[in-house]
Amino acid sequence: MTLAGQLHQMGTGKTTDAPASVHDIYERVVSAIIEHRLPPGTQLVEEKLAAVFGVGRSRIRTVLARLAHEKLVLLQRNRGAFVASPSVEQARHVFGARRLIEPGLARLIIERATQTDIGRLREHVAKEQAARTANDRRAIIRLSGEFHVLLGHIVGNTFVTEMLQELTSLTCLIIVLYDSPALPACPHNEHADIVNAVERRDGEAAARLMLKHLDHVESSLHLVDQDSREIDLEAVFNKA
Amino acid sequence: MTLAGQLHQMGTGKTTDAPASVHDIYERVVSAIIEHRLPPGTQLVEEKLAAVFGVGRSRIRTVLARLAHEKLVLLQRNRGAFVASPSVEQARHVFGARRLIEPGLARLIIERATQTDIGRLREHVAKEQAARTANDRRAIIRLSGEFHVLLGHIVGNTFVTEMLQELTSLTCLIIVLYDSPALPACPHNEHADIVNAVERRDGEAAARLMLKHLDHVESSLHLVDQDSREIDLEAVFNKA
DNA sequence: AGCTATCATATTGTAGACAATTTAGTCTGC
DNA sequence: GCAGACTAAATTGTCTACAATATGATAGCT
Repeated sequence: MTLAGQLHQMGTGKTTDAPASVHDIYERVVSAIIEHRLPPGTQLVEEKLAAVFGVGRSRIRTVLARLAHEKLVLLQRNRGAFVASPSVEQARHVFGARRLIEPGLARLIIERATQTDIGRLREHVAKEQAARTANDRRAIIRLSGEFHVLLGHIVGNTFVTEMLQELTSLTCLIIVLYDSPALPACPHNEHADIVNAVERRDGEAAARLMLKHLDHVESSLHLVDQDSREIDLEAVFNKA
Repeated sequence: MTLAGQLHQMGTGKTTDAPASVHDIYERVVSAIIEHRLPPGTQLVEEKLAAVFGVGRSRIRTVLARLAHEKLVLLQRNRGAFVASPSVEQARHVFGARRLIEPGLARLIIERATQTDIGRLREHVAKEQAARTANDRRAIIRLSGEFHVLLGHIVGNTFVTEMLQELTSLTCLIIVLYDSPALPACPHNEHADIVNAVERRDGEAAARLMLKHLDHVESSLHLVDQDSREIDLEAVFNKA
């Protein structure tokens, strides 16, 4: 498939010929990566992207730099930009970081969540359920991540929310790379359980359920070095 | 003082006329901000920085973009880059995020820290003590931050370490902005207490001490809207 | 064949030129 | 004196051309 095809979003049929803004380009590349229309490892050549979006290389460059800082792309000096392909180690680090943050977040949320917030959470969980019955794998993965970001929003801490944004995006990549083909990402709706605990204002339960949820997602993955990018050639061929 | 003066680092008397690399420029600007030779709110004009470092604007641009992503500088579209001047709200968010991460980190570290690691921690604490007796305020603030980053390194999780890097850098700015002039940042050596708990392999104590430490630092600040950048004019003059 | 050196190609890194934008200052008419 | 429009200066946003670099191909030598 062409790069243009991979990046094309339905419904954005802009008829104006104003060049795409940095923000738009960023959004479109991100969703292409998250929904893995651009699979891990894909090289993103600046000039080609520039042609696709009808802009110069400089705009593409700022987008790629930003993506690199969020670890969604890997920038190799003088070599180019590649869609990130998290190693097993990185994957474990992502879950490690999430375990550090999210149970505490769930505990915090009990104090902050208004009834409106809880309504929004329920709404989101319903969307997830719909995607699950429709068996729309892409939507399931995306919505699963967004649930956690939504929790961040409710707590209202910018930094935490941005960290979660980053960590959940990477989790999407990780799931794509390491999911054991058997079962989909979040088999039962553990998110609903968490929302229930929040509504009961049971902070400890929410934290516990969150931790269980993260452990569950991680353990449902097949986290062994296989086709992961950056195979450690040393380890493979050195007897030492 | 001139911009060149603010950015000049003693001891880096490079005699080669090779232009500064992006990395070097980044490092030098960061330390200038952290040690507040570039105080919060300072505008960083691309062309002037380019002249100081003897490079074109593009390199400066990538550095500024990176700093903006780490929230050490604020990038205002079509207006320019300014050294970050965290609002009270942002300051509270920083501490909120740290409270979420670091107690858990302290608990984790009990499992990972080797005797070598603990030695390194002690060494660091000693440096802090030295800076404190020498009354070297800049060094105290910098080393205080580095202690927490060091904990991240020991746990060995890249993401967590980078988050801490970002959060502690911002904390340096916050301390500069909001420190009540009375007492220095970390009055007693709470870091040493934490190291002791780690050595005793008492995870709960380490976590508890870390939380106490963070609360202590935050409460020693004078976190009320005063001269914080971005004064909310609406709130000031609108009766509503 | 196998190895090395050289060259060709593709791609990024950087600088500089120009356009777009913001800001502040100035002028004019009232 | 003051509101508004216009102008001028400073600064960023973007594009494009060129240099530097990495990678793969080719040719020649042993």
